[in-house]
Amino acid sequence: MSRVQDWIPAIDSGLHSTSPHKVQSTLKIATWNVNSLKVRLPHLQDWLAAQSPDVVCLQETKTEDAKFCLADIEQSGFSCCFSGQRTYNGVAILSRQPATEVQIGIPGYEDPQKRVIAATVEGVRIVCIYVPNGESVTSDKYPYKLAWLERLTSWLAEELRTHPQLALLGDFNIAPDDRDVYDPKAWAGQVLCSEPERQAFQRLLELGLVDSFRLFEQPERSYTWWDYRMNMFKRKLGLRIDHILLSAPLAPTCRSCLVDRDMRARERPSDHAPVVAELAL
DNA sequence: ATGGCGGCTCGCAGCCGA
Repeated sequence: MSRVQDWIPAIDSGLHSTSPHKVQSTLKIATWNVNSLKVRLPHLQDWLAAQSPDVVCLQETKTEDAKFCLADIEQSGFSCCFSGQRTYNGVAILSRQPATEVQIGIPGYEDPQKRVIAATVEGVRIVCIYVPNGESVTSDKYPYKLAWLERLTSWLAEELRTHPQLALLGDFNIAPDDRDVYDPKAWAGQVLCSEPERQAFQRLLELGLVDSFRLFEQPERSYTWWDYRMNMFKRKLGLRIDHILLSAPLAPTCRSCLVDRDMRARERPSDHAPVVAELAL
């Protein structure tokens, strides 16, 4: 066998690089509302091993910081920063490489509900959010949701100036478009789909953020949440409310964005599925 | 019109999520 014939296929297949230029690196980022980290830890561990992401944003950990299962996460090969409380809310960022510049909450916004954590990983500003649900458009929680989204948007405008490479991941509790809803007529004007909420989502896009999921052709009826009741998952009736938004400099690096429905099909699942995007930095 | 499932709490029923 000649050396030349061995050599050429190796270059063509891209398996080896002798280029003096910097090799492109892939950053696989994800978001997942786990609906209790304690209950979903086995699912998470399996998923981390199977998917091998670089950064994972978690919501609804429902765990106070003193009881956070840090050792288990580290055993899976991740470092971690988190901000939680018992029973409700709670967010975390898992990363292969250690995170720096960790920010808990929206600066200057006193909120006992733990819904925001941000950190820098491999030069990318990662912002993990759990947007208030709102309950219904007539609930007191609805104006809280809209005010919260305004505060988030103002803060992100600043954050983008200091961190142009920014990814906003999380449970937005907003279905941005009728495509993102299994029954748009029934949901019209309802919480998660109401016009003020969709306008709030639009204002995030107006910061220059891009909905990475819609950069690609996607199957019809792509959702990220399905109600536990009435066999909604099996009937493929859900909403797309978990999102990965990318800043203008980051969006062109996005190679894929997918919903991983497998986790929702497992025994004792979270009602949300993970969303995963790959960036070629 | 209501609840339907699942997780939580010093639980044995009620709150909350979406």
